[in-house]
Amino acid sequence: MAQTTTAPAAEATLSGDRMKGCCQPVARPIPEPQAERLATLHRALSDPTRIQMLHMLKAASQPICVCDFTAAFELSQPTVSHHLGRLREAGLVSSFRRGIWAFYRLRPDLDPAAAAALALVP
Amino acid sequence: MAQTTTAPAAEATLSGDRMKGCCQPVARPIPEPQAERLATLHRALSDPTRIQMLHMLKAASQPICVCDFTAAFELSQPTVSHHLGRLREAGLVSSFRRGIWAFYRLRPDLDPAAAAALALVP
DNA sequence: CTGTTACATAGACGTTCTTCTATGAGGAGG
DNA sequence: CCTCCTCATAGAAGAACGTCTATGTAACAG
Repeated sequence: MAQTTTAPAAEATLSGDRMKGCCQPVARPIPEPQAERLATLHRALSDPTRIQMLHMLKAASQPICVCDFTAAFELSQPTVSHHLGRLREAGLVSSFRRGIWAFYRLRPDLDPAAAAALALVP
Repeated sequence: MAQTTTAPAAEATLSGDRMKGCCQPVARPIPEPQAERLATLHRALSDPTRIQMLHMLKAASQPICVCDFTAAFELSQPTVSHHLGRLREAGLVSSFRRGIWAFYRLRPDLDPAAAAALALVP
């Protein structure tokens, strides 16, 4: 609904053979939830800081303390917390607390799409 | 600059052994231009419409006319044009005109990062 | 209990994004 | 020349995002 110039659908309002050379059949779309999931995943990776965070997590053999993240970036502590929260919302990392500290690590049970996206981070 | 609670740097203002169990060494950061490039690439894939567009392009054996995109999505023609423009800015697609029509296709000379990102689209 | 340290949350502010309507540019047909 | 069609650009409105300061919460130390 609500197109301005709906491309000639089945009606073929177009008179001549103006359509020649255009309008090939296209692939069936990806199921919407899957497309949405992919978009969400990529949005989580659409910030340089979060890319660096994932890089750190991939290189680390142990969970990383938030204090290490705040030390690594010239950003305020709430901003760092915000980015880590986004990575968690996207299902890429998980966190736990030990004493005063909070640690983050890559989720061990990544779904295939998330794992593939993570593979793009150096 | 401008941190509220700068994590204990070299100064070690911290008195006791409160730091025990925290603060492990972290990986060297990704070069900033590379992190930026990755973020830009992922931002291009951070919208369901653009995911679908790339899916169509991957499935197609020929360049796809803009009219096919406008027919495939329930969006206004300028919005479709906008999304295609974003894919082009990200270096993922190229376009050319033939007669009245504009055609888009996946760039044949994708850089490795872009190719890897595209591989995530079904 | 009081103070300190680590982290998260809330709210504000400016920027970017997605979408729309309206208009412009350029080719095709009569 | 004039009209129609296709696509791109311009501008505006509303949502989302990244960043900050200020504040709240939980755990440890004395």
